[in-house]
Amino acid sequence: MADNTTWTALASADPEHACPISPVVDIVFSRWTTPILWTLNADGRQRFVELQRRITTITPKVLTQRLRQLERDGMIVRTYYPEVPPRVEYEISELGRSLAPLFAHLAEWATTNLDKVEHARNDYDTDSAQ
Amino acid sequence: MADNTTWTALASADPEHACPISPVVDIVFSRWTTPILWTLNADGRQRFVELQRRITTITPKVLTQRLRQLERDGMIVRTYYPEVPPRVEYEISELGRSLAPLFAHLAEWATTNLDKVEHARNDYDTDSAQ
DNA sequence: CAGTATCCCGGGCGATACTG
DNA sequence: CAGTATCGCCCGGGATACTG
Repeated sequence: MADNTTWTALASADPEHACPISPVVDIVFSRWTTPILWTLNADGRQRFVELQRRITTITPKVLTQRLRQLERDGMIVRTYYPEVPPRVEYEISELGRSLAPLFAHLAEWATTNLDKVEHARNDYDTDSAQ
Repeated sequence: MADNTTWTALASADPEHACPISPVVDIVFSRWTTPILWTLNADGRQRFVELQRRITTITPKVLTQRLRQLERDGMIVRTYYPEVPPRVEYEISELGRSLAPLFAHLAEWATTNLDKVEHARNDYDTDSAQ
């Protein structure tokens, strides 16, 4: 971490993954993380229930788990207000916001290539079916 | 897909995910796919065993599963040579190669921010420990 | 070589119920 | 409101052994 070796060198130094982006993938693209980060970035600071309402299919337990993980990784900031009833607000951190261009890049790739994937799937399925 | 509504509009149109990049994530960042795509892109066309040797911890069963999935999604091309012994070669497709800038972007984010994540984790762990 | 065929297991995730 | 607490299941993934 202290040396400036190239990424290819690091990749070969980690034969287990053979892929320098694997660590990032684990952090950013584990389950439910992209919806959470996306909403917090797009819709701003929100409370627990608001997140639940936007990401409709997530259960409170799993939402808590993912929020804790994202907080630990420094991607989001949790603020607790000791009121009655208690209030908690989540907002994206600067580090989390630094992913925005990457997400935009991803969204752009999706617009131009998602239908190609769909097409490839249809081809594959019809070909192997006959 | 035919309209040009903004991404935020599309996001709200899919409340289940509330995240327009979720489909891409499922395709590109499911388990083992980034090492496979990375190697095929960086080291070129390869045979089954070569992939196995580079991605040391993957089992043949799972490697087959992921290769089939990537082939179906049009990300890689499988070529079978009916020789004795049989030979199969995998190479990245044009669609798969279109991810290269994205992966580079990801690698760049990693170089500048991975240590911040590490730092945040240390802070979180020490703070919640005391 | 390039895969299948089984068996099996852990844990991530979901569903439900409950608390300060 | 903002979560915990429990239970249980499914299935993706690993280990191992075998085939054309």
